Amino acid sequence: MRNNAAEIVGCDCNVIHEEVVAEVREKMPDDEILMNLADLFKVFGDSTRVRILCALQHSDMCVCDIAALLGMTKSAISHQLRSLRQTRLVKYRRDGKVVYYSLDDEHVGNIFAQGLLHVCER
Amino acid sequence: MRNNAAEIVGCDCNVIHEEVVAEVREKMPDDEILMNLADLFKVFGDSTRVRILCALQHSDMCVCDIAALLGMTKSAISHQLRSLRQTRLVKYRRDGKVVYYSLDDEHVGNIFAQGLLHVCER
DNA sequence: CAAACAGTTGAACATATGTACAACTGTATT
DNA sequence: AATACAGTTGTACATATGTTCAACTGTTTG
Repeated sequence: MRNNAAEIVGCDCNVIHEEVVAEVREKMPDDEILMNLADLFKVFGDSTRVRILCALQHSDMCVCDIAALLGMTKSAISHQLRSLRQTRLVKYRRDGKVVYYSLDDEHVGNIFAQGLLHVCER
Repeated sequence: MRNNAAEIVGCDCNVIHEEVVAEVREKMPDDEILMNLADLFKVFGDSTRVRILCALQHSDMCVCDIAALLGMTKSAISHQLRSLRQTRLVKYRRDGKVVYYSLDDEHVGNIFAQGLLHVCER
């Protein structure tokens, strides 16, 4: 009765506090939501993308301008903008040859703000 | 005068809107801060760590319990807890053989909340 | 229409990252 | 002291990820 490790796939130990585990399991959001959440934060987890998002908070910019600002190639920036587009964090508008990018989410600033609270403490 | 690409290291294009770039450059936080910010979000950018943080929001838990909850080995969990410790997102307390982990940052919930607002829309 | 240029895309490459495995530490129990 | 078990850590390996390079699209301009 003590050893119920075998009942839990992939776990190599006994459950010490069965009630806690059961209780927390109930309260956990669906795995799909948590996956989406992780995927969102993954996009924020790269300094190039963070700098792009940060720049776009101050002004809409075209790819060349972002590349110049960050000292990187258009290609590298374009690849990263693709991630940001796919996560719906930025939107774009074409004007002749130039494509202007801008933020597409009012939460970006808030997510940054919360992160900064952690980073700038201590 | 038009082609100032050479002046900007690593950039393979002309700057189309010099004023915008200069203005945004002024407003950008230090690179070190943006690096730290990206490193913080990198920690949130993995579903295992997200699930651990989410679980700890509901209750302090020991390593075995977390492993059982997530259906993973103690080793895998321990490795991830190391990241969370290093980023000061969790703290731990030893009680005999058992090590209890808990959240070490009041912002974790807020960061999650902002992320969920984005994920759950649309 | 041809040249120029903003931007995108796919392939290749180097690096980063998550998990499994095995060996280990530390504490409690007998 | 020996055993048991919670937890940690280093290594190895497979996979994911970011940037470069080259080729491409689309639009403007001469």
